[in-house]
Amino acid sequence: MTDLTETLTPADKAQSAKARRGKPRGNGGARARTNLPEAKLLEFAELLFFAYRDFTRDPDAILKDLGFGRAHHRVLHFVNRHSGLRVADLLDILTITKQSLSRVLKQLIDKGYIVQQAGRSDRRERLLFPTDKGRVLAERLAAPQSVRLAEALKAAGPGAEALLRRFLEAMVNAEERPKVSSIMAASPVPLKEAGKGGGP
Amino acid sequence: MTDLTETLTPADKAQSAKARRGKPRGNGGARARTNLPEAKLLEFAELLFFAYRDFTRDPDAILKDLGFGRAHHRVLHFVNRHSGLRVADLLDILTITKQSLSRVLKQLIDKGYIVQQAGRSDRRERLLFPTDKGRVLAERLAAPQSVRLAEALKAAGPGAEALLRRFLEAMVNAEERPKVSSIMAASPVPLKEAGKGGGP
DNA sequence: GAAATAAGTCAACATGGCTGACATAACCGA
DNA sequence: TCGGTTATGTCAGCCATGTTGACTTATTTC
Repeated sequence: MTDLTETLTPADKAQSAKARRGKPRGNGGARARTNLPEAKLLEFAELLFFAYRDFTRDPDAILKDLGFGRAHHRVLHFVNRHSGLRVADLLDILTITKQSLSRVLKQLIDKGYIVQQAGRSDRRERLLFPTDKGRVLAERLAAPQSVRLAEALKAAGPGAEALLRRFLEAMVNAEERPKVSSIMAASPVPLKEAGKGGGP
Repeated sequence: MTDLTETLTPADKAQSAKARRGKPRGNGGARARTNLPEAKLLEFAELLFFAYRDFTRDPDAILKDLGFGRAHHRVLHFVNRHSGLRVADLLDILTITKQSLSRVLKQLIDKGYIVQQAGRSDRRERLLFPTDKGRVLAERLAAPQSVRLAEALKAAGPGAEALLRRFLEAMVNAEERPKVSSIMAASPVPLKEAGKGGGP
């Protein structure tokens, strides 16, 4: 290891040694007009990080054994839950490029987890459906997450469902909310109408 | 584009065309002993995905201009909020390898956002502190997330804070909870005692 | 029939994970 | 004091998954 003292200029040392105690340091004027102090909000940010970190752990472990990654999970999840959606819908949901999607989607198709079908009304569209094999995997990946969610909702106490739903919906970008609502509301049937008409 | 019909075997077609309607298809015995149906739990999983997707958007955009990524944000956030933590603490929090951390940490140090300091009691340790520049950036990245959280908590309604805290804490792996608690409880001072003594 | 749209593809590149092997400095117990 | 353990750093290479840009094909739409 290199001599540590060489990496620290006196100025740096002084800077880091001092000042890191006092200073409630204002929130840059960016705090919403609520009474929640910045520190408390940052705690929620941290908790959200930890929660999401562990939320993805169980499925990640399963996926690893199959040579898949989290990207495959996301695709398979949405195809399974909203079967018949179009490639464009998926791109919109995941907010990635089609080149990025195509890699994982192709693998899922090649290995028999997803099939495509030309749209009836518009035959340029490729509607995506899970195979039985795909459904089985999707459910296997979802199972530990469902358990975790169920237990956390229970731990949160009465009213957790409705409140959490409002919270999570409000966390989504305002412009995206109608889209998200229409996705979530969609029965397991092509999202086409919702996807096309739902936009601003 | 290749002829789509070639990619669909008759068996696949039949498989995907049928069966995707009925079948409430049991949850593989994995549902927790609650009354929440699987479908509702999966909606929360989706909402969590959308919420987290957008939660990271604003800082990601800022980071991009600086040539940094989300990994840098995570490191800077925890160093800023828990200044004086050790490299080992950071590895534990982020659940990544030290080789992976070292890349982003080195960049943050080189560009003057973070400084290191040898531990007083144990001089092998490298305690991490934000510089003033680092604090400024950390706050700039945190600001939009704080706004988002504050608004979402408000939208969730009364009692949101306590309930959400319980929910998020329960989402964390049980074995990790003491560690997370001690991290969150720690004042902006080395986590050493908490990190060492907090384990099982 | 021409333009627009949905999807796919090729190529190259960046980020941030990973493994394995090894080096250095400091601590600690016998 | 010496030898083992620990904390950190580093080299080298691999992999997953994101990006941009350019181009093709099939189909719809005007």
